[in-house]
Amino acid sequence: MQQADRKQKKVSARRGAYHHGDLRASLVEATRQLVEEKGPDRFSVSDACRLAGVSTAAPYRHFSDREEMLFAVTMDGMDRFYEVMRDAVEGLPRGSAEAIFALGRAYVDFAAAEPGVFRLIFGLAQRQGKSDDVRERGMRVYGVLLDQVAGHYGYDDINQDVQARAFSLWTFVHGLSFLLIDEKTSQMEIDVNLDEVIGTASRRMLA
Amino acid sequence: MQQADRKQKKVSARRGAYHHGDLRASLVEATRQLVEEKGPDRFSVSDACRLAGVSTAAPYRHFSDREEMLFAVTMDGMDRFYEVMRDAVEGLPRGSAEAIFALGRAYVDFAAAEPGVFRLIFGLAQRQGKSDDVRERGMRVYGVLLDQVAGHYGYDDINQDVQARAFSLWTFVHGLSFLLIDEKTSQMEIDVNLDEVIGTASRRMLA
DNA sequence: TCACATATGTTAGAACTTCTAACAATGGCA
DNA sequence: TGCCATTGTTAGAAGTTCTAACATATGTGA
Repeated sequence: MQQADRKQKKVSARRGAYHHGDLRASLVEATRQLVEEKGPDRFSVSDACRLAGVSTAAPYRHFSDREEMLFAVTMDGMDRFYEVMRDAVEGLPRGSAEAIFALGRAYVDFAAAEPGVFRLIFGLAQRQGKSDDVRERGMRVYGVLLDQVAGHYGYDDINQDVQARAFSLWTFVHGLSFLLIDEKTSQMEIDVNLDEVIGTASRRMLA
Repeated sequence: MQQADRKQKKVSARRGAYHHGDLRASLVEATRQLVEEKGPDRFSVSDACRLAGVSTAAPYRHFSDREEMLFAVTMDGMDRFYEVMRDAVEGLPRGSAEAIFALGRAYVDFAAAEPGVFRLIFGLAQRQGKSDDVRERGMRVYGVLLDQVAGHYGYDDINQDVQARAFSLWTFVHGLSFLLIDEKTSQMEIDVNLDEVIGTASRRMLA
């Protein structure tokens, strides 16, 4: 757990202290909270300052600009995203249909649980996308899927076929995630049974 | 074609005239242009005004706020999106694998050609998503797919199975579109042959 | 232990936003 | 022709990001 005190409303601040304790962490957490509340584009530095209880100039001791605050939340989000994916397959036989289904389900669940961060990971990274931090973390997450798909066919390496099938699976759960969090499904009055949709799709992709 | 003069740089303005001609249309076009250039979140009313050559207060005679300007672009975009989808299957046998492939390809192509508008359609609509304008247009686009999938199995109505398969196809091309425009594919060094990816997936979904 | 350099807060303010109010020009219609 | 609704303008309020100049803790070496 990297975010030990996720639940706290007011972020730790030794009351009355001129210096804050760990303002950087507090601001990251405030930013994350606001990104979920209002969406990544509606997030404002001032709001984060109000939440953390500091002046609007304070963040600039820790971040070069607004973008970098969002970036910090994105990196933290990608780390947690990885943990979620890794945990999803833990204990399941490598390459089993079960494991691959669990990955898909975990992907969509993460998006649904943290749509703001999810959007940040896939949208904002556009901005900072060339950074190695992003690429590395992305690879780490995708690696979990690649490994499972390879395992499914009894391969130990990532060959052409594995890549194609893994990418198809990714594409599918990615689209599903966005349609859900953008509320297109409810808008179009499509009722989605996640287990069924993901199960069917992954079976077909792997066949 | 609803956007007759897409290519013009400076939007029509009878030079020297106090009144502008059709400022509303000019602003919509300026907004669309800027949304593509900078992304929907970075778009600013002031920029649009500069582009259209009017004062920053002028838009408020035609739109209630910034959001409504983006909304206008979104609605126009959805109309064009529909036309693109409709045109994609024109001349192809209803329900043929060819037609369904063409739909998928047109979907992704639209996203790639107008990522800003595409994002607007699926992201912003969040904000104005409950509006009937959005829902109607959405249904109209989705209807094209539903009809083709129904045709594929020789149905005339949209039954459970058709819905499930159509939704799977949608999900897939939707995810593919976002991964492409968010540059995740290049970032992860995945090279994508669109025809192959879409072809394989749609074959599997329909099987 | 003190003294001061560095880290990390603050306030003030510049430059930019969105949006409103009050004013002005235009053009269509009675 | 003259009036007035429409659609522009300028001025400015309130809020934004970010910088500069100032202030206060903190911790390290003398």
